[in-house]
Amino acid sequence: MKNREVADILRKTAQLLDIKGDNPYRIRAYERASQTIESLTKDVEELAREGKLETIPGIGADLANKIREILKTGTLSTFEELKKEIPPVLLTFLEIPGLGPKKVKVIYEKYGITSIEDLEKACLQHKIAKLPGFGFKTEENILKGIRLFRERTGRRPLGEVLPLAEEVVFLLRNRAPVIDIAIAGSIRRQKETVKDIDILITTQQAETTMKVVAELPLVEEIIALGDTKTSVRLRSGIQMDVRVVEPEAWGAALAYFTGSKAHNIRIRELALERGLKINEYGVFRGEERIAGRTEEEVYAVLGLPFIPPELREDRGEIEVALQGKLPQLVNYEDILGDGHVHSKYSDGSASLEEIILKAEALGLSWVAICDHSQGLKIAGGVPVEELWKKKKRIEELNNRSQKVKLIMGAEVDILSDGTLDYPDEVLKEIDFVIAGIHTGFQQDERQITFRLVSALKHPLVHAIAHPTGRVLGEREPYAVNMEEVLEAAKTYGKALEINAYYKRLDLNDIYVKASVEKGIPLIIGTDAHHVDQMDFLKLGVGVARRGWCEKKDLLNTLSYEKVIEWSKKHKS
DNA sequence: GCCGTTTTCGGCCCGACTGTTTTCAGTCG
Repeated sequence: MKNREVADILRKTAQLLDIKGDNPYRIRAYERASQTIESLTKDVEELAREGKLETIPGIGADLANKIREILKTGTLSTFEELKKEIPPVLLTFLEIPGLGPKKVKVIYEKYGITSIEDLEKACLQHKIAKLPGFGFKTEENILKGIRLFRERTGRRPLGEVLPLAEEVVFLLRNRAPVIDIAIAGSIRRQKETVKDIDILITTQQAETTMKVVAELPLVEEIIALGDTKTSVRLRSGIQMDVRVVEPEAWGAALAYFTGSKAHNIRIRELALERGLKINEYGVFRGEERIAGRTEEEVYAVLGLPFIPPELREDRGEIEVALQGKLPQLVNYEDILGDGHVHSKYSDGSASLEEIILKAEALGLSWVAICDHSQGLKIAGGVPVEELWKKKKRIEELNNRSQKVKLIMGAEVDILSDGTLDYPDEVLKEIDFVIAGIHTGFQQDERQITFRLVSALKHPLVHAIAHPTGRVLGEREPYAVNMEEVLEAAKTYGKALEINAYYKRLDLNDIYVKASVEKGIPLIIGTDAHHVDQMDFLKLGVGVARRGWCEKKDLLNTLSYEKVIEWSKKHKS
């Protein structure tokens, strides 16, 4: 959790410098450092102890000192000084759509406004329109931005937005004269949460296409309407940007609009070093376009292999690609099983038969049925007698079913003292024991970590479910030292779950990457409580790919027989 | 503030759209 805190202070420092009007490149240095620290798979504190801070790209002597200061004192004197000059509440102004650092600065300096309420009042009194560079239109936009800011729920889970984006693509394919159309942006990168929907189109009739976009039934409001770019807000509140380019620029534009911004910046710097220029229309040597039709082409002229969208975060993928050592990411087609599904035996809605049918439809060959353990009454925890019935039923079905086998599993609660919710003689009879924390979220870091490590140490446990306990937009992760948890998983040869339920995605991409680096086995489980939720498997694969997972890193890519073999080996 | 098979100083990604402007700054992605 330390990395996040350091990154936070660096980011806020950058934003304050931005409002102050400092050197833009200095600001960028802070921003980049913040992003880099946030996506480190190692503890920044450990790197500091080892004296390796300066080896992190984008961190020189000065920033290394500042990071050491943050680690030592919990804050940064540069940051504290800035806060005296510029009230930190102005940082929230930056979150109002339409307001950037320059306008915020003017508003603060001319009127001393330091709260959203005062800003709203000033707009209503038409004081803002009088400021230089402002006007009535700006004033209206700020008021609208304040309304949006207030009702905004922040970033949304990918699993919520993806179906919307797919519907838009479907509608435009049918209603507009499009040649190519694709979802770009953070959705294409499979980021766990997204801020907006980016759609890229090639067409011979840009104007008509833009008109169709603006008139889609899902559209609530048109934010900007141009020849090649249209921004709208959908009824669900999310913003959607649609761009049109000519077919010759498809690859360049797709790369550009897929991002991430940090990845794009690095790619363009690389192009400059080679005397080339990249924009969304292609790769240029002088006036001549030398690539752009496909993404492969764009990367190739820079001497790079195709970099999968999920890796494009400037987390080392470019350096690795230059060395020709990109990971062979796991594909959805490699997935043979779902590691975590609930049935009617606990709080799931599906029978074992229905789960088999769904698995077959998904092309899976096994499913681990992991119902809650006895103590978790609220979630229909399975008492021991029921468990034996379930085991018998699974055996019967396995004898009958050829294509899909069920694995007798259980999601066993890790109790407050670190012991498990079934006795050992029961656990012995379960082929896949995935242990998880479902109560006592408020305990301190020492106790939560102790509980997880105890479970990993237990000889009858195979894996840890949703290891950090976070629920996107609802619940922060519990206080846990993940370094220790990862070390324990490695030591005892246990697996960690990538819980694919759309609001969990836990482990996240960064911890997945850390696990892969340590050689810890991972298992994707949808945590489905309804057969439809088994579709979330795709989201799990997205997280795995973002965490640099290869086929060998995931237990889901093993055949039923091999999983059972692994399970037996790890129960000793 | 970072960084260097052109550089230890002088560079640092690129363009669309809007609004307030008579030529461009600010915001956004």
